[in-house]
Order: sequence, then structure tokens, then C-alpha cells
Amino acid sequence: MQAYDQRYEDILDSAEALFAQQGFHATSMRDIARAACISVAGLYYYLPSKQQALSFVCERIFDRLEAGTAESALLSDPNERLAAFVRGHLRYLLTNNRSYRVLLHDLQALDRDANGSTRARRRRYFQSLVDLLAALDPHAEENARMAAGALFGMLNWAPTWYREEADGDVDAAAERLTELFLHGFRSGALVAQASL
Amino acid sequence: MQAYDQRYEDILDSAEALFAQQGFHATSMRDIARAACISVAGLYYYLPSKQQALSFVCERIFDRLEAGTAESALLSDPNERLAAFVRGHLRYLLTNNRSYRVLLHDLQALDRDANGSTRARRRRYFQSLVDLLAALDPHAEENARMAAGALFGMLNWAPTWYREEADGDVDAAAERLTELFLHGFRSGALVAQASL
DNA sequence: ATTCGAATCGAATGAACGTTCGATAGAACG
DNA sequence: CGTTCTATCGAACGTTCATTCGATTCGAAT
Repeated sequence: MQAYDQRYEDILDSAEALFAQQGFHATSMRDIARAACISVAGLYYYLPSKQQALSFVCERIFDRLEAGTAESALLSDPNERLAAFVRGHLRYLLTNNRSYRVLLHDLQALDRDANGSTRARRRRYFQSLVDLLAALDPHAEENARMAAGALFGMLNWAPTWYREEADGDVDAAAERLTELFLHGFRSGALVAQASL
Repeated sequence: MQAYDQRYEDILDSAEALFAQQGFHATSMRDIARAACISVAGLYYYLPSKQQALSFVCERIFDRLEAGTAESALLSDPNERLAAFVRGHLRYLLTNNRSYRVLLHDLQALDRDANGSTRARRRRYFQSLVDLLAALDPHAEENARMAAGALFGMLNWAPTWYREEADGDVDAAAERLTELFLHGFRSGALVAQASL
């Protein structure tokens, strides 16, 4: 069924865009139906429920996010690996207009059971950056978790202030943020001052 | 009216907690009424509408956030000023259990007109950090906006990973993040490589 | 003692919500 | 041609939503 799959993706596109703009709870099935040019009843031919729609949308976003950062694992130099990860992550955040918001804001709206798989995926994604940082500076392993949190924060917050005309293209911004982070990370600033 | 004001604050406390936990759109006036131990009709004696409830809650959160960082403006040393700002900001985020979420997630749910004042306040708060950074390193003025975005990102993201038993107390975490950021900021890593 | 205003409530209102049902149009297949 | 299956729909279902109304309680003021 070619036509079916195409329609299905279109519907998820519509749902994703609306969830990203207004949030899950502010979006009704009627909104999605209108955006996808289908009747409300017709919508249920493709989606079993609103919750499942959110689940499908989240999984799709994760697929794209991981696809964009997967290439970093192929590189041998840890520095380049980090740079590639940041670039891939930031590219997705800044170019797939605001669909990352669904992951950041609406993931918690998933039912507790359906939540499990997607939340585990999020943890795994976070951990991949932790590992990447630990490999960069082995003696900083104990700080890698905090460092990963700090770096993800820098990146995930970027959509709120980034403007291409002021900040250059996405890859350039990714490089500058990577450098900013790495200078602090390599300086050992994160090491807890337990000895003081 | 002493009793009135007390009740009013209690009701806003309930609304704030619910908005923070579930989000604005997922919270009903019935939820708020139940949490505040009042009837739904009684709730409307204190709150003119759900929108206004959100507006009041947001203003109150901003009041507290600004109160916590205001002391930094009194310091003369720019480094101490930044450290105090970060400390105040992070203290609020990590200790007023998750009420910052209302500002981060639900501010956009405000009506466009009621939005204006609160959004301006947010801009002003952001700008205060930009100014603070520009004062720290005058030749980096053009990068202060990006640096402020990066720093706010690090801080605003902290609640998602911070755990006291693993990361130390809030002030210690604030200091480590400040150092992490400052090493990168002072290194000039942010300066756009236009000359390349 | 009567009046008044502040604080509260149960019950209703109309709209919007997620979801379902039965019907229909047309393509595919025998 | 008749049947079956896919895709679609209008109309409804029961529930919940934000909000309002009219009535009630009760302490304070006149």
C-alpha cells in the first residue's frame, strides 16, 4: 500500500507540527484532522488514539535525531566524534522547525506504560553523550554526567535564541558552542573541589 | 483583608504546583479547586479566569526569580556578580520544586495580549545576563548574546539531570557550572572565525 | 434588629473534547 | 455482475471543560 503509507506519514507530519506549535494537550484530534485534510472519523482509520499519535510522533522524531548523530560513532578521533555529535544534534534542533519541542515538552504526556520505551530511548541518547565525553578525558569520568547535562542544556536551549542572521549558519554555531564547552571541560573546572 | 490574601496565595500555590506538574492545558479549574479545597464556583471569586490564573502565577514566579538574582547587581566585581547571578538563578530552579516549568513551558499558552508584559519581562531578564557578560569581557560584546544563551541553557537544563546526592549541593553545582562556562567564555572560543 | 457585603456553594450552560457507529463510494477480484 | 475490501465520512455518544447564576451563610456595621 503505497498510498496508505504516504497518507499516514502526512498525518503524522500534521500532528507533529501541531504538537510542536501548541503542545499535545492544546491540540485536538479535530485540529489534526483539519490540518491533514481528512475527517475526524477518517483520522481514526490511521491512528488508534491520540496517545498513540503522540507515541508515533515521538518515535519518529527520535529516529531522525539518532540518524543525524549516528555518523559520529564512525569517527575514530574523540574530538571529531564530539564535534560531529553536536553538529548533528544542533542541526536537527534548528532546522526541523521546532518539532524537537514535542520531545522536550510533551514526552511526559505519554501514558506511563507507553512512556517506558521512549523514556529509555531518551536515557540511552543521553548516555551516548556521557560515554563520548568520558572517552575524551578519562580522568574526568566522574564528571561526565554533569558535563553531558551542561552540554545538552547549551544545545537544547539554542532554539530559543538562535537567529541565523546574527549567529551564522548552524554548523558554525555548533562549532563555536563545541569550542566553548570543550575549553571549560578540558580545564577541569567541573572537578568537584572536595579537597578544599 | 488578611484572610483573603492568604487564601489567594494558597490558591495560586495550588495552581502553580499543578501547572508545573502537568502543564497548563492538562490542568482544569476543577483540579485547582480540588487542590485548594474550594468549590469551582468559589475559585472564581478569587480568579477571574484560567488565563489570568496563569498570568498571575507567571508574574509571581518571575518576582521570586528576580528577587533571588537581584543581589548580584549590588556587587562591584564582575566575576562575583556573575557568580551571584548564576547561584541565584540555579537556586530557584532547583529548589522551588519544578515551578520554573511554568515559565519555560506554559508562558506561550498566555493570550497574545496578556503575553506582552510577561514576555518583555523575560527579555529583560535575559538581557541582564547579556549585559553582565559584556561587562566581564568588553571585547566579547558581540558574543555576549550567544554566551548568555549558552549559559542560560546550561542552567535551565540542570533540573533534568541534577541530583543532590550525586552532584553536591546547589551552590556547589552553581560554582562548577560557572567555572565551566567562564573557562570557555574567557578563552575566546565563541569569537566567530570570520578571518579564516 | 436589620441591613449589607464578603465568601462560599450546588447546579446549570453551552461548547469542545476523544472516540465510535453505521453508511457509502469506489476499486479489486471472482 | 456480484462480492469483498479499503478508505472515507456525517452524525452521534458520553464526558469534561471553563464559566455563570442564583442562593445561602455569617460576621460586621448601622
